Amino acid sequence: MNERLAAKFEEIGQMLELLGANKFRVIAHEKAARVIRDLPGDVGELASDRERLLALDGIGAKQADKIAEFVETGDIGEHAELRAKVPAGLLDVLSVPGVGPKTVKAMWEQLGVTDLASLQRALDDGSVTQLPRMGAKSVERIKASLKFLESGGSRLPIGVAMPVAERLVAMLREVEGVAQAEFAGSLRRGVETIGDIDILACVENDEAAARAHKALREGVVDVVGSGETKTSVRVSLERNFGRWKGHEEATGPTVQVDLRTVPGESFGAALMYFTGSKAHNVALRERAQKQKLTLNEYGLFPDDGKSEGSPQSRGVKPVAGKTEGEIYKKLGVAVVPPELREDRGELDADLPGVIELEDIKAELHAHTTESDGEMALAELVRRAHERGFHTIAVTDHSKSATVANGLSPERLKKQRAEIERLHEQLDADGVEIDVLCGSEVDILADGSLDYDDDVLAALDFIVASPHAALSQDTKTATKRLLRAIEHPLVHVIGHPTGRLIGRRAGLEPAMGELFAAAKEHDVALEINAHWMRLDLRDTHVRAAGEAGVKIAIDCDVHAPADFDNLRYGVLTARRGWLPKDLCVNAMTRAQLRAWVRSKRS
DNA sequence: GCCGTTTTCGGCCCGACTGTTTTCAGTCG
Repeated sequence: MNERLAAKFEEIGQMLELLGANKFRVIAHEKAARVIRDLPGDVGELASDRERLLALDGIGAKQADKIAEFVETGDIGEHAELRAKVPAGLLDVLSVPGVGPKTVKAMWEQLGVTDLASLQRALDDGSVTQLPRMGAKSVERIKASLKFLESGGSRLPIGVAMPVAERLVAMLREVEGVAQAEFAGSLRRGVETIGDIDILACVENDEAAARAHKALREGVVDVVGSGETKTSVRVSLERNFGRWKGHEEATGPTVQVDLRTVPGESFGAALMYFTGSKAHNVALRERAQKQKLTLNEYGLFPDDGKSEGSPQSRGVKPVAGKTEGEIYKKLGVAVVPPELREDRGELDADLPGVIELEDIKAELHAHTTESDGEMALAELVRRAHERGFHTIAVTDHSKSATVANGLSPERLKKQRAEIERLHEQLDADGVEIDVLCGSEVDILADGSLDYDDDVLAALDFIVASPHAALSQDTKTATKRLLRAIEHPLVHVIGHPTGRLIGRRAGLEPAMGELFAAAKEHDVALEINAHWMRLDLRDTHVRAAGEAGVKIAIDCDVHAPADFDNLRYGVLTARRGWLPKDLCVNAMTRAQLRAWVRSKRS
């Protein structure tokens, strides 16, 4: 519901813009869309309470009316009225990179462009050049953008982009005269998908900058543009895990990488600026303004009473800029970790100490060769121990998961015996790790579990997950998951919605009801750390945390490298403001044992 | 259309780049 309503608001804003409405009215709708999209719970649960709607930053009387109207009727009258005036395909045209509202409006009014197809025709027959300021280069740029969109110019999962960025950052740090290099943008904020990779390098002088830009240009698929302070290239994703060298033609998917070089005195300001989010930056700048300061990507500047050009061009000395920390400090707010910079109240909140990667001491969702994992039991346990974990839960699939070689109750018994033998061996070797004999039990379509209670009761640990029937309606899905949460033997609900990022929406249960039930029954909800899942998502985690629900961050380990996905789970947890004390994987061994056994008394 | 440590009216972040201009509009982040 949140997503659908947010899209409505976004479209209202875009249509208003194409009709030439006041730009601040447009911005107000964009902001409302973002606020609704970021809403922790379902907007439907909120809509009846007008006071709470109005309390949201950016929602006034008119927007509150529209929200209530949408929740009640499933549509917004204003949206329908605008839709009658603005062709639907124009919004697709607006999404073409490099084509903004002014251009779309002119194309529509003067050339009759109403969708991508008619845009393509206007480009091909040259009629677009009739428009003012539309020359040959602009036409080529738009054509290239259209091609990019056709080739699936969609956002990359964070797990695909991150290794590329880290490889390039490491390479840049080796360049002589480069004091620091960091990736910024949505990647640094830990967003689940990213559009391009922004890298910032702090250089000692112009020569060092030139070396850095040259280093990035060498051995990449395509150089989009290169100047003294900015270079844009496209990097092949397929050589992602191989050697970073060579000029051979790559035909596969690529990602755009932008490198900017900045001097040390403004590195912090630039890093902050390029990390965003844009909304966070705007909020910070408004705050600076109230304190008679100007914040830009060069630093934080005092007001000198002039307004000609930028402060740095007037020779004004910045009061901060070298580091992000000193800028936040001068503005009188707590240093905000990158993952929280979304203008979701982080500047006014008493920020909690959010969880960190090092806090995780247990993996509670792992598969072996008994079902669909790649590692035998002993190897799984050894690798968990090498990671410094005090506990590993062995949770192979249950019997209905036939494609994943789910275990029958008989095989489960055998596995239990094997784990007991392993425990004896570990004791003898002096290896301290708790190996929990568990299962990832299917939550069947009606909410019942895939093993009988006597089978479940014989296990130490139960992760219950939905795997099939992932298109159920909200009511059915809510009932299904509530039934699993209420089951007295269940510890964790694994990947609660079953979504796959960019591929499958998954279930859309009433999250507020799930959180209340999870809290009541002391069941943890999982953040599945695989970058294709990240389920729960960040906004869910925020609401769950506020409701006091326990959260598990699990890698759903199938292969050795899956342990490395933990970082994405932790990034998502941090985006959800998760404090360490709500995360079951961050418990001490004794705390975890106590919680695990509490379900078996 | 929203909002208030000057304000219930009059503001609403800041700068760079690009291509097209002959001083700047449009787009982006």
